[in-house]
Parts: sequence; C-alpha cells; structure tokens
Amino acid sequence: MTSLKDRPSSSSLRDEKGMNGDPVTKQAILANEKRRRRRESHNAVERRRRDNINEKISELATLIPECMLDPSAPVSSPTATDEIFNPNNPALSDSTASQAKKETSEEPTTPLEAGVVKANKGMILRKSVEYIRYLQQLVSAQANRNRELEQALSVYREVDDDEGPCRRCRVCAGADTYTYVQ
Amino acid sequence: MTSLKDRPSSSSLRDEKGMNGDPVTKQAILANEKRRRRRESHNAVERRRRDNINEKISELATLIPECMLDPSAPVSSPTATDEIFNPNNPALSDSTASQAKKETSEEPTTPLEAGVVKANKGMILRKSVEYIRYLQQLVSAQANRNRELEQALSVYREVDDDEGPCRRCRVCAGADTYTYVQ
DNA sequence: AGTATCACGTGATACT
DNA sequence: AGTATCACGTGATACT
Repeated sequence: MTSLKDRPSSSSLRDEKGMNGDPVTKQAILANEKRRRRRESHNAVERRRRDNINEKISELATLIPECMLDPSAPVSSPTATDEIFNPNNPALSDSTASQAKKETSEEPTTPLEAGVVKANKGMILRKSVEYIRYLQQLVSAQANRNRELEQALSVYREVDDDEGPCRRCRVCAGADTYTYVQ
Repeated sequence: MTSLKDRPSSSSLRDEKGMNGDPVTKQAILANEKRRRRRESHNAVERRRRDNINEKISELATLIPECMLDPSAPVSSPTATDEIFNPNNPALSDSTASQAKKETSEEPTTPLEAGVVKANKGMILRKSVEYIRYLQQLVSAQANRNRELEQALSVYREVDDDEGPCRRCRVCAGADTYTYVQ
C-alpha cells in the first residue's frame, strides 16, 4: 500500500524554471517542500539516536575484559558461584586498555579458529550481561569474605576496645613466651 | 534512483488466471517470486537479529539497580572512588527482583517530575556502562580492603602458623570467661 | 545460495 | 510543530 509515495520528489518539476503561477502546482510544490524538510529532520533525529546507541555499545565493548570476547565462551551458567575465585577468571585484568584486535594477518585462516569474532552488537550485549552478573557475584563473595575477616579480626581486637590496649594480642605477636592452661 | 523496485509484486498478474504461456511473462513472474522469497527470508533474519539485541538490552535493564534508572542521575564522574562505600549507593540492593515501574497514576503529572522515565534503550545502555564502571571500582576497593584485613590478621596468626593450632585464639573466642593477667 | 552482519530511511506514535 | 521514541524492511556486504 501507499505506492504513490515514491514520486521522484518533483525536483524535475521545480527545475522546470517556468515558475508558472498555477496555484495547484505551487501548492503541491510547497507541500512537497514541507514534507521533504520534515523527513530530513526526522532522519537526522533518528541518526543521532542510532549513533548514541552504537556509541554506548562500543563503550560496553571496551569495558568487558577482552578474554571474554575472544573465545567461544561456553555461556556460563548463571549460578557458578564456586568458580568466582578461580584465578584464571576473566575479570579485572585491567579493563582500561583493551579492545584493539590487531590480528597481524599472515594466512587467511577462517576467523572461527583464530578465536577472533569481530564483536557483533549481539555478542557485546550478551557478554555485558554475563559480565555484570559475574561482577555482582564477585562483589557479593568479596563482601562475605570481608565480613569473615572483620569478624575474625574483631575476635582479637574486641579486647582492645573493651579494656584498653590488647595485651593478649601483643602476647600473640611475641608468641615465643606464652603460657596457657591446656 | 531505483524507482522501479516498487512494482506491485505482480500479484494482480498472477491472479489473471489465463496462465498464458508467454515466456517473457513467465520469466518475470518467476523472478519476482524468487525475489519475494529472498526478501522475506532476509526480513526474518533481520527480525531475529533485532529481537536478540532488544532482548539483551531488556536483560541489561533488569540487571542494573532500579535506583539507577529512576532519578536524573547526574552522570557521575568516572573517578569517584571515594564515594564507593557510601551506604546510600546504588548497587547490590538486590538486583534480582526489580524493574516493574507500576506507577499507580493519580494525576497526569509530567513524567519528568515523577522520576520515571520509561527506560529508553539509550538510557539503559548508558546506565549499564556506568554500572559496570561502578562495579569494577567496587571490586577493586573491596580487594584492597581484603588485603588490608588479611595482613592485619596475619599479624595475629603468624604465631599459629609457626606453632601449631592456636589455643590463644580459642580463648579469645570464648571471651566472656577469660582470665587475664592485667 | 544460504545465513549472518550493519546503517539507513520511514511511518507510527508520544510528549511538549 | 518540534523533538523524541520504536519497529520495520531493505540494500550493501561478508562469510560459508
């Protein structure tokens, strides 16, 4: 439907320099002009929106650690809390200087076996979701660990708070001479 | 350019049931048919891609804490490491049950002063970038804090490591009955 | 030839 | 009427 919209924009009419005073023609020209301006404005707005979104996606791509983009990344199950402290884990390597993808090409190997997949938008968004989940779990685990440590410390330190400077702790520090009933 | 592409798809021709054997017509019909199928396939592919991207963006929206979506969010400077442990900070409230945006409307207030902005794609992506940066800083700060605590603990515990199980620590743990030489 | 990617322009729609 | 949002279809393009 709306098959009459693709009229060649009447530029050929306008260039027909007679500029005849036919009111119908003039009206049509004006209407077309108006539509043209509105259309172009609309296109500009849309292009800005598009660029903004793309810019943000590119920014996301720079934030997720590069090792998350490279391999096939087997869609880690969202409840992998155990692996959080695994040393060869993909986060916090640096996250400020990344990206690049230089690939000094020597042979035309298929990009699949090279491990570089050029980072689709879909890929980037998928990895962003994954990364946020990972970071959230990491923060949570660290908070737990922190609480444990704080509590363990408080065991030593609460004496200090209650009774002035902790002598027992000092004893612990110089532990070669402690005496203790069983 | 390409103003001849919008031909009405020849459905009117095909319905002209004569099915005349004109080879030119038949060829044109076949070509159109082929183009139509390719176009529709292409559209389906593109729609799938679009849906995937939109799904991921919606997923991101569920991950970022809702308080980051609501207010005007003054584009926090990326070097705000000091505020990381500020208690009224936008992360880790729950992050599993969020979103919603119910807004039991009473008066037609302008959405700007209501603090609900309906979450554009651009908004979601912007906030995702912000949130990842925030989480990265938080993880880093927590790691530092953890190292401090571990070290502080090691001051007390290195004795234990040297001389077997720490008895003194057990005394500390049951600290209400401890006897202690002034 | 099939199956992806992307940017683009456009109509529908909403808020100002 | 201006300024946004969105989904859609389409051509260009690439890899298989």
